[in-house]
Amino acid sequence: MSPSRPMAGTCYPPFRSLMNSHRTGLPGGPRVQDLPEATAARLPEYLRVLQHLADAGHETASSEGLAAAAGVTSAKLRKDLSHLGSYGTRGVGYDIAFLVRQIELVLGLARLRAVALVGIGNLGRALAGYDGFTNTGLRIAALFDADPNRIGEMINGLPVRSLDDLPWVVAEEPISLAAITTPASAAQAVANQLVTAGVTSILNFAPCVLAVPESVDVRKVDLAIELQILSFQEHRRRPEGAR
Amino acid sequence: MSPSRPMAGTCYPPFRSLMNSHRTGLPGGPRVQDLPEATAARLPEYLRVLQHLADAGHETASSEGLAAAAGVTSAKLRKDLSHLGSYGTRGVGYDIAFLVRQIELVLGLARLRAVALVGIGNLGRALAGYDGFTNTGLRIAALFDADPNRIGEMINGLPVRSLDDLPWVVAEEPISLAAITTPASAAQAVANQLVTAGVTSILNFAPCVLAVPESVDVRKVDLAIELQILSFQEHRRRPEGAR
DNA sequence: CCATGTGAATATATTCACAGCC
DNA sequence: GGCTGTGAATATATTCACATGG
Repeated sequence: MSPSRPMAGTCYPPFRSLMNSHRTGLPGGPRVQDLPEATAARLPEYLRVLQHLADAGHETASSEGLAAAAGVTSAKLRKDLSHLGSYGTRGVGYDIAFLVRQIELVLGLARLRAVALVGIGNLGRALAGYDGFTNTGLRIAALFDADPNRIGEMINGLPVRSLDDLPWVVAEEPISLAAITTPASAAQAVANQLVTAGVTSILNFAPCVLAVPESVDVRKVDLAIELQILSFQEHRRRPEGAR
Repeated sequence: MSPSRPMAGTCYPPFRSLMNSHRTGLPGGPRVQDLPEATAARLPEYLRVLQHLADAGHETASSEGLAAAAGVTSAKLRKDLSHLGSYGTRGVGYDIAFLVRQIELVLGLARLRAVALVGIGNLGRALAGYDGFTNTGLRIAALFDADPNRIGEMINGLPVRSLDDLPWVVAEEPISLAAITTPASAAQAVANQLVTAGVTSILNFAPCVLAVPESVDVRKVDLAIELQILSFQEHRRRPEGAR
């Protein structure tokens, strides 16, 4: 929640500096560089679960309990967390507040990150007003649209801006992440503008493949494809299922 | 597009019956049961690319070309398609129309599948009016919401219905897939109602883990988590990136 | 020739099972 | 006694490189 330094939570002083430095040498934090992809993708869910537990007043949790709440097996959760360092206590479990801080650090969310949103249709509005961003370390910082009729409209206290404003807004905030929620036909042009403005990570909701420079990271979420994958799994389980 | 039987396209007679039956015995289609998960997850993207090419008048495509358009390597694409059967022609490429049909069959989309949508906020509206559903084999068939003020509202030609109507609508269409776009606080209750009504596959957009019976398949899409994963990748590439 | 299809090699991920430590 | 941390075993996925066949 409050963005501040690692600051060695509660009663875990810097003995990590020695325990964990066998691979890093850096006393500052966990090994972000060689964290398995699959593990990294699960950390946000763990983070959410941990924050819920913290809000509910819990101070510690077992791998069994966390795993159940996050919908994974306890072995998987333990291995995932072990990649961050040995932060649990055998016979007891994990210190919730401390783990939250560590995961935030690894995900790069220790300081609030500004996100731009391009394409203020229904999906853009959904993201702009999304209730699930609390405590995520993310903040929707600017809204953009190409349609002159939408420019100036206020959504959740933020004005919809022209794409012409993109360069200076991105530089000013500064913004490194953006989500594209335009129709597919506009997505590539928007991506080009984002890249030019200096955005280095893009979440693409438009149903198309984007071409970007090597240095830019694109992640895709395609609502229709998710349903099609679900359809496949349904079809596999119940081959007659089509009717 | 038109739903019909495998029917041995163009010039590919049933020699698949022998070539491919070493594991199946069924001459009807490709091996849906033991298709790798990762491959299945990519088929929808291939399908979209193939349909675009077909619309553009192409009849055949190489693995190289398809792969570039789908954003994967050609080796991966070839291995993926090989799991469906040997449908390419060496020295030439793949028959687009035939491949489209095969992928639709495998994904269970040969006949249009009806989808229910629960929670008609911004995200629900975005899905209801989504332009990316054309040619996906999916059809948003019913909208539900708990808010009495929304019930009766027409969206894209469909009325928003009370959740009380869920059982009979699900039975009548019939509907096996549903997407939950409610706030997290309502999601589990909605999931329970869906399961009771007979829905067997759920796409959950609410930021929470759902508990459902073994027989029900849940797939999760979490907008905040996707951005957090992106944040991690950004943080890994540019450790100073937080500012 | 040319592009598919595929075994073999490698890389990544998950699961198991238990040693180690509180 | 109980729960973490982790090597070893397994499973899954990707990449390589080339034999195969139109």
